Amino acid sequence: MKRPTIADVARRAGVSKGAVSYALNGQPGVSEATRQRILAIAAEIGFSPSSAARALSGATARAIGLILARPAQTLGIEPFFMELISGVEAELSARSYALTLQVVADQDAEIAVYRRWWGERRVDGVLVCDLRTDDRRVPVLEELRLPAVVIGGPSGTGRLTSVWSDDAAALVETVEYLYALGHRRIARVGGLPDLLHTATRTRAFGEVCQRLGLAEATTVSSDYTGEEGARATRRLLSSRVRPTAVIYDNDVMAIAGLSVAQEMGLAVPTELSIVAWDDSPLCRLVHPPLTALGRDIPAYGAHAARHLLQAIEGAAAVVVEDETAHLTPRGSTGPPPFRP
Amino acid sequence: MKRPTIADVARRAGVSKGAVSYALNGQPGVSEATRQRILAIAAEIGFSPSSAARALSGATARAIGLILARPAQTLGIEPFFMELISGVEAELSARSYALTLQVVADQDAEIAVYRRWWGERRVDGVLVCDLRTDDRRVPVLEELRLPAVVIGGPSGTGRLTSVWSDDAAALVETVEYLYALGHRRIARVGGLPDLLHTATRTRAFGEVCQRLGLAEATTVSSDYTGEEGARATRRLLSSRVRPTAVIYDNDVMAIAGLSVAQEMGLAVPTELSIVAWDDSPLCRLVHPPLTALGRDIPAYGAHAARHLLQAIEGAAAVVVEDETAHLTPRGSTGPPPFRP
DNA sequence: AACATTGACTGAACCGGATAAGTTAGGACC
DNA sequence: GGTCCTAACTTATCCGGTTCAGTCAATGTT
Repeated sequence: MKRPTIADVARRAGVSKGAVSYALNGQPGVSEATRQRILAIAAEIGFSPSSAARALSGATARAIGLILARPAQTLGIEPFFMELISGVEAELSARSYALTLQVVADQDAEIAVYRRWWGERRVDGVLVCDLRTDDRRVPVLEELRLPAVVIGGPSGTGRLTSVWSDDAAALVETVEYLYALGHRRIARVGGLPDLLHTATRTRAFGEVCQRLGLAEATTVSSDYTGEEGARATRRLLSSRVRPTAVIYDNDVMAIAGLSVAQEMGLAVPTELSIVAWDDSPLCRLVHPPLTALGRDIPAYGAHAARHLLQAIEGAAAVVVEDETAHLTPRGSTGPPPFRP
Repeated sequence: MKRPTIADVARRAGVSKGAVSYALNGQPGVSEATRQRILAIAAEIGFSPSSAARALSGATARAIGLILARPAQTLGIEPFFMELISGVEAELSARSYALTLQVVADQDAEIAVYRRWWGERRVDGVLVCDLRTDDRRVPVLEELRLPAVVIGGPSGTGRLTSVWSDDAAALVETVEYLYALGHRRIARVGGLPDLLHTATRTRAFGEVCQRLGLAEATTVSSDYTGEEGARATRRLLSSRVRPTAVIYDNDVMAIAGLSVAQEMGLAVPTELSIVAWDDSPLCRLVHPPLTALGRDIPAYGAHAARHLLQAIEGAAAVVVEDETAHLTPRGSTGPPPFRP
């Protein structure tokens, strides 16, 4: 089966290629009657303009890029990225933009792919995930002048557009909630330490604990995997004065932590309260269901995609604050034991 | 910053565009000395050939497509797709192929996207997931002559290449394992009924149960979500003669089922055994850890991608059998109670 | 020494769109 | 009735690669 080209449409309509191009792109230069005739013929023979030809003659590639630099293991189990992607897709497919996805090993590989994509003109812009403290990708994207939206921030995003969520506020809300329940020894199992939002949460945790006069704000770093979450939990619960509540930086680690607590004979929530960050359906599947900090991740992705499309169309860089995660109390939190 | 083109390389090397093209693509027509000089210059100025220009002049787009037609909800929580994608990526990025991803609502939308991609020459081939009984996508892809690899089968894949795994054998192994433990009333919570592999498993389940002389092989259909898994489990466990073992078609439903059993006061595995299909890290996170049917999903994706690249290069269609899922017994299975 | 062959390249056509520049017909205007 | 203008096109060029058909010098062949 031969793919129809603009010349096929032109021939059947008895006009030139140029006229067809004007008609299909809503440009002036053809009468309304001719435009309708051309559109009808194009639809009839199932014509879609070659993205390559289009991209080559100066128009956009109608594609955006997204690179994930995480090991396959954590990618699979964390619902975050898939939810983000479905939100991004919702925005893109409405405008028939394509999403080009790549999974790489590290930041250097990611930067190399950005450079290659730029040279290949493969994408019109990119979404940047997992913003790091002192992120080396930002200056590269600025130098290439590749339209980009950083998912995260609000600091460290240079002159790029960013969409961020106030993690510090969400963390403060959580600690205050646990404080109100009576908890005085609260610990935290954090995510990868060089991610900016981890640093933000760690700082906020330290500050709010100090403000409330709580014991030292222990944060154990980890890598978001269940294994690390379990290990961190074991360490915390084995210490001489163990915490009465633990806040986890994702739901996978929280579930692992719950499992460890049960294994060690600690009842949840009567002897230990657990809060998960990222409220995926997983939190409702376990027993007791987990109190979690959640927000609409697909919407987050959709907003980021929308701003990227605007940046591609030439909009100036903006810093957009998205919804703050809110706490949904469930069965994993309660008052601490009187004298633990 | 201006993107370097082949003309820039040619000028600096003092040769024609054609010579540069031959040199970069490993074609004969330039001396080894000149080839090295050209390669050095291309690397120095960071030249990547425009994918659009390349695709336009007859070569491939160096991109493959993958469409997911599942609601955002199940996409996020099921590790399967993300693991598959990382495997696909591993194969693609080694050859610097791009992956174009799209999430759509249903099969019709998926077919429309295939037609559009084909017309746009946006992808050189596609990976087809979630093969259905009587799948309408297969004839369309055959008609378009768009290289494709079906992930699933082995039947119903027409003249397309397919990579499949023997689900029937895995299911039989599982039932025989439970039978050996002493179980005589085994039920199953199946996935979406119109997916081919669900039908395959259901048929195999019926056959093996009949062969072993077990009670009626009850399969409750569901949609892979935790909610449905919980509902199906409640129904099964509330029946007058309840099963002593349940096989779930994915791990998310198995975890939900475990939760329901615990909620109903049934001890796992002493009163109820649970087996999950898809052995993601989730299975090890819950308590007790789940006995699960697992296989290497990234490798599955990598194999599919490799065969797609071969199909793009003109290889004839083949039917490839991948590894069969194997059972990893953990804490969720054991002998049934004597007289339940 | 005349001629064929080969290697190393150049020049130009081509892919399929977008778009600037040119062409023509028809109507408005004085 | 000539001029000007505009709508509705057509023509030609360009984007940046690939590739085929030449060109030309060096080498081999008898």
